[in-house]
Amino acid sequence: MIVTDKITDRRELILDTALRLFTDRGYFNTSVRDIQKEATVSTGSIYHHFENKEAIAKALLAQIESTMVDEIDLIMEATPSAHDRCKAVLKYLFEATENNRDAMHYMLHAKHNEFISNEGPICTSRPFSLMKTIIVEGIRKGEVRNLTPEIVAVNIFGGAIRLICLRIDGVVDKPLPMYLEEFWECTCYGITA
Amino acid sequence: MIVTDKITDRRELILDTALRLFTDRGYFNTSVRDIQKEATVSTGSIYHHFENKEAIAKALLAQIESTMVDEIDLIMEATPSAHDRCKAVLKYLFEATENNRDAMHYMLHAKHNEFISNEGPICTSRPFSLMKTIIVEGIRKGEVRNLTPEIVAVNIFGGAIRLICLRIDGVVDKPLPMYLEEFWECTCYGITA
DNA sequence: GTCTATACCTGGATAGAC
DNA sequence: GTCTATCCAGGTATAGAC
Repeated sequence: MIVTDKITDRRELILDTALRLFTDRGYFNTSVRDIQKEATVSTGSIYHHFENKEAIAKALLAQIESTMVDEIDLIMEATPSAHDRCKAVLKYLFEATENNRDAMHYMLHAKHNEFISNEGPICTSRPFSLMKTIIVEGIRKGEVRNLTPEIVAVNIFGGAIRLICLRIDGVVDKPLPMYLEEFWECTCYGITA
Repeated sequence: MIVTDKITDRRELILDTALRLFTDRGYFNTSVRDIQKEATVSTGSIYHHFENKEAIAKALLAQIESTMVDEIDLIMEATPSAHDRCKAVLKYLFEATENNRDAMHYMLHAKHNEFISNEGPICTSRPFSLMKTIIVEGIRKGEVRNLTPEIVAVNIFGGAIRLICLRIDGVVDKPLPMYLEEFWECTCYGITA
């Protein structure tokens, strides 16, 4: 997501620095001037490419959300069983946390509706509805226990998202993929000894 | 928390309205003027009771954190087994979400370190370390599976916190205590059919 | 302790040259 | 498309009367 091996145009550069600053200090603690200085671009240039500050935030969200959806779609095509799908999604999320920390931070650990108007909470976004779909199908096919899908989903992915947030906040110090097996074991078979 | 059957003094009134506005619109979308108008107090009065806007946020956090710690302490005194303790804590959290939604919102669903300086992420706060303690003791006594405590904790409480956030965001429409049994079942014995 | 008035500054956004 | 200079609103915070 936001591949920046070589920043081609100004637009990319602006998005890239904005993402860095938004995740680092938060949206409201980042002024347009900050972005301007950090990216060594002019104010005019920023406002040429984006209508306003909020539009930058919106563009970032759309970009990241889209790559997440693509990734999960790939997993769903390649994998039929609900269990394998869930585990593969977790694997992807954990790896992305290490490889694209800022993007994951922005996607999972920011309150977009506080700065993007008409934006619902993340859980209503497309990647999340895909995750719920996996669960619903899993229950229908008898692979997953027949409980309220939302509860099951929150048990699997909610816990994972919290773990990702802990990692982003620097509370967990080992790379998340190292915990994948253990986490998955715990989710599938519970915590009871 | 923040018992406001009858608002005695101005200080309480300010805190109470600030909490409402902070959770409703977010800290940065709430100006001191907003608090002043909404509480029908004067700016001078606010700055008499609090050093600055941040101090209001700090006071709120301390107050809510303190009542949560008291509540969990009570549970730990009354309940010996790790399982019962966890379930009781979940019950408390779910009920508090319904009865003190704003307080829970502020505690669990806000990024304090973006507006309170020198404040770590919530997970480093006292209520959360108590939760981890419950798990660690449970593992030691053989009641909980012998896995990394953080992973187990995030599986139980992380999922619960996400569920609380979903409820706060209006995505879950039934009161959380209704899901307690199901959630707990799912956590203890896993999601595998 | 509470009020009103106001100072001061930073933030978002625009204008217009190049 | 990019720059510099600038405008203006709204934010936090203070001063000083009552």
